[in-house]
Amino acid sequence: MQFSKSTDYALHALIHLGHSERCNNVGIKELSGALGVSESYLSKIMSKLRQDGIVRAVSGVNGGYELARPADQITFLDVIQVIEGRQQLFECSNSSSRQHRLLAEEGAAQRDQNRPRKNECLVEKVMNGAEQHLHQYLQEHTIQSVLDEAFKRCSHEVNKK
Amino acid sequence: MQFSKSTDYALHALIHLGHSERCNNVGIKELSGALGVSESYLSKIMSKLRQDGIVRAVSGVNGGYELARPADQITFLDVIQVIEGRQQLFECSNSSSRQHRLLAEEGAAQRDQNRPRKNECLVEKVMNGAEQHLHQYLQEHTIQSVLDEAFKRCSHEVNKK
DNA sequence: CTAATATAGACCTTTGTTGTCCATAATAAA
DNA sequence: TTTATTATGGACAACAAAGGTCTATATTAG
Repeated sequence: MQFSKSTDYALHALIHLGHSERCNNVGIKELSGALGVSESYLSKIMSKLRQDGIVRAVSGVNGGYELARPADQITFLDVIQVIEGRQQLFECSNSSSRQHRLLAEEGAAQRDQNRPRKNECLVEKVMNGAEQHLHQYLQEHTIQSVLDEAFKRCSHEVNKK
Repeated sequence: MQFSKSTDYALHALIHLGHSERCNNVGIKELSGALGVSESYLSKIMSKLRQDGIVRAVSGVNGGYELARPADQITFLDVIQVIEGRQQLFECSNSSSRQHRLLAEEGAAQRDQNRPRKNECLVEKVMNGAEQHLHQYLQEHTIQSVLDEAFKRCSHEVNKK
């Protein structure tokens, strides 16, 4: 259970774009150089980000990428979901097993309340809780928040000197 | 980014064992039947759990598995770490890239304080935070807590009838 | 001794990740 | 219009991990 390298690349690329706002578009060459990733692979990732509306891209001379919306509206969760997909963090495989059915039977009291969950097993319930917590946290962190932090560190350093 | 089926199997198996405490050991056949997983594959998983001290196993006639410690001392995190391994949730691949180095440079003020983190990049910092939150949550849920919940549901149902 | 049970290793198949390469489309500048 | 530059999409390959089977071996109760 680990985030893929692609997610790593995507996040770093977006931070680079965020940092280069106001300037022109950033080409794949520059990005590739900054991150130390091959152009061909990185361009795949950038395409995905474009398809999901995270960045805009223009072909041709002086083309390149830019953020499709302000950096404080691009959360870590957004990026991760584009790259890793939106499947659940955890799913029970054998929903028809005895074990699962035992843990999935809900009292009538709970079934009455209009909960859309149908037959969620108790293990899934815990794990879905984990997923929610994780998403919550990842939503609170944006490309901008990283840039801010970097700026703080930087100015701190300057003050020292 | 998903938990493996093995983790699913392991959690369900442990819940079965927790539920069968006081009785004799539970053999792989019974477990396999309850979970709907092949004996051979499940036994691999059980072996891992034994090696890491989550369960005890006895060979021979009437042998089988039992929890190695009380169910309220076996957390979801314990189980997940045995099965999924203990690598970090996220690691930057190109720690020597320009991007990474920029984000990793810490102000002297922070370096002075005895933090063991050496050159943690800001992306890693956010993601390590996510990991901590996740671990925190997973540590708060145990095999026992699922059993308790199941019991609650069950008695609820009985009351209704 | 025998039947039942767990263990460990070899092996295989499927799937996902990481990556390259090439043909094509779009665009700015000459 | 042509050319150089840039992004896009598809095909493909190498590799690793997950999921799963089978067999030989060790252990133990009866």
